[in-house]
Amino acid sequence: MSEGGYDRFYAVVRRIPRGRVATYGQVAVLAGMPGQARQVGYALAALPSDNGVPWQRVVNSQGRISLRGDGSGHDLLQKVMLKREGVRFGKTGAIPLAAFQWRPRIRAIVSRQS
DNA sequence: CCACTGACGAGTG
DNA sequence: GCACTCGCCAGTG
Repeated sequence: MSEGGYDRFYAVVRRIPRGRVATYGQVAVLAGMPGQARQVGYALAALPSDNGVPWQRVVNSQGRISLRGDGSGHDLLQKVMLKREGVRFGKTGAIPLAAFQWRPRIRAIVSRQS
C-alpha cells in the first residue's frame, strides 16, 4: 500500500509517545527528508478523521500549535488532547520544548526500505 | 508553463 | 514580539 511519500511521515508521527511532542522539522528529519517540514504539515492536513496517527503531537518549532483558525476547531482540539496527555503549556501558550519534545534514539530514524 | 497557496523554518531588521 | 524574505515542494486553476 505504499502510496505517496507521506507514509514516511505518518510512520514517524506514530512513534511519538504520549505526553511528548515533535516539531514538523523534526518529523521531516526523522523520516529521512530534512527540510521538508512544510510537506509534513501538508501530509497531516490530508489525513482522514479515523487515521490512528497522533497528529496532535506535532507542533511548530516554537512549541505552538500551527493549525490555522479556519473555524474547524481542530486547533482547540489539539490543545485539549495534548493537555489530556500531560503536556503543559507555558504562559505564552507555547509548549516548553525543552521539557516536552520527544528525543528518540538515533536508530529510531526510519530505515530506508532495502 | 505560470501564479498562488499552505498544519513550516531559519534568518534579518 | 512583529513583519518580511527566502527556501522547500505538492496541489490547484
